[in-house]
Amino acid sequence: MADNKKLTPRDEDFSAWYNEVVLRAELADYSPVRGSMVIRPWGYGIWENMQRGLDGLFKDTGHENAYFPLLIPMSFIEREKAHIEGFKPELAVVTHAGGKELEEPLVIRPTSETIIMEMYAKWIQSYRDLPLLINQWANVVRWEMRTKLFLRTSEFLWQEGHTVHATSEEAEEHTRRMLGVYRTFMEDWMAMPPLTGLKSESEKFAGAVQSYACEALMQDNKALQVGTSHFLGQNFSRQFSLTFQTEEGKEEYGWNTSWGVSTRLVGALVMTHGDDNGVVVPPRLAPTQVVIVPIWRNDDQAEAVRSKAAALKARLGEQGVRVRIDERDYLSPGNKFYEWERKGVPIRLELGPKDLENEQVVLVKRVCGEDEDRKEFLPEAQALAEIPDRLEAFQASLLEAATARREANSYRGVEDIGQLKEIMESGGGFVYTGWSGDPEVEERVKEETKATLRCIPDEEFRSSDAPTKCIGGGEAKMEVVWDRAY
RNA sequence: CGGGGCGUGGCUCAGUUCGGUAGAGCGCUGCGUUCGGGACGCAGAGGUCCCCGGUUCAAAUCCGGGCGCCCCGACCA
Repeated sequence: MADNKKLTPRDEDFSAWYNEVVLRAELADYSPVRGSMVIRPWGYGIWENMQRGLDGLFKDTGHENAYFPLLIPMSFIEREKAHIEGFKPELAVVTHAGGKELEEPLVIRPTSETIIMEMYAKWIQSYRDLPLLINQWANVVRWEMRTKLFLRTSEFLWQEGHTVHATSEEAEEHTRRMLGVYRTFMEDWMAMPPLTGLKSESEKFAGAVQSYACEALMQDNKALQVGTSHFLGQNFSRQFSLTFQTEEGKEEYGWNTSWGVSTRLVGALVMTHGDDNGVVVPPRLAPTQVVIVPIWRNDDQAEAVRSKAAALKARLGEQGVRVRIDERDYLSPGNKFYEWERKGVPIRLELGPKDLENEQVVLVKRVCGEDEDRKEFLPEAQALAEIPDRLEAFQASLLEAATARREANSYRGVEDIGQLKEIMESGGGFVYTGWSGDPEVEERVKEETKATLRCIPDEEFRSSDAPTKCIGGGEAKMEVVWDRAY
């Protein structure tokens, strides 16, 4: 569909830009039900590629996929106390079915710990059954008060991994391992470098002993939690009598982890790489990596250009490149250029009569460095040979740019709340400070600056000089990172 | 749930102050000419003016009530 208006520039209204770009790049659309959305083919194609990448990493770390039911007995959710406290306000509940009121209401899963533990308890008897490493791809429902496409909708798609281990140490190690898997995926596939670390007590998952998170810095300098990995201890095992017999013949509760990422990642991708012309999709996730736009003046040329385009597509396909030819004859080439740029296809090949004559193609990159030309005239053979490498380079440059942006908007050595507040009010970013560990300080900072404690960063992110002063006064016990968040 | 904005062809909106034949641009359909950065001509289709009630000879417009959406704040992958 032709769509010839410019997007609202990011620096004018980031939120408006985001909404427009999601709708007009045809990633998603609003559904008739408030707070839920339709994921359109271009957006779903990106999600499918994310699934492919993540699923491979899960399999590589020993997991299998399974599927657990959408409906969960209310009593299950209520069993773990902190868990129900955390989720009660956002539950959607089925009370009627088959024309009758149900004896026990059924919750539409907000997450599946409870139903999964119920089943695991049946399946696990011995330490020989452990570890149990299962993932599921599913939809979940959390009734949200305020929603935003991809970032927070009442229903969303995600994966949730649920594991059981024989020891606390092993489960903790697994929690950390999966956090690392997420980080790898985000960097290698999404070209999005997250900050990783431990959540504070107030920010952790309802029912967890410890939560770890990936926090990504969006272009408006707000933080977005893009993935979580939880060490659940024995909290759920106790409530669901998930026990196993140890090597020594003793009965013990299983040690659990759970971890998830969701279609929120698509929103994160948009806000990480998008520009005023639209979305920018990293090649590894792009449903179409190269779009060929044929150009002609008459039927003879059309025929020649078409067959050349098909040949190029076949040759690139052999090299594993995902190519699409835009053959629509009711749109001008210029119109197609704008559309595919808005959708974020990494490379465009323009192919017209002049190119056939010169055995060349016009290669246009979706984005490029300031010192390069976006548009290049390349001999056909060279283009064919180089495109896989060009895609790799494109992927790498996105990660590099995103990492540079994150670092440029990270502030270390901040010592007091006033300074933090100033940074928040002048645009925000990741702010590193010392913290005593006192929740009262965390609360005060939140009230005064609207920034929340994003995480206690992992070692590789910590400042070379560990802060000595707590942001709320007194001595620092650890370094933490603050930002306003989605 | 508070504050703000808005509901009129598919989209963006004008028209509402001061009641009187429902409009524009874009998009869409057909035909023709076009096609290297958002093409053009001609012809055409398309509307319970968010809903319900009231006032009136007459309501998109006035009055009452409701609903929905978007943006900003309290909760959240």
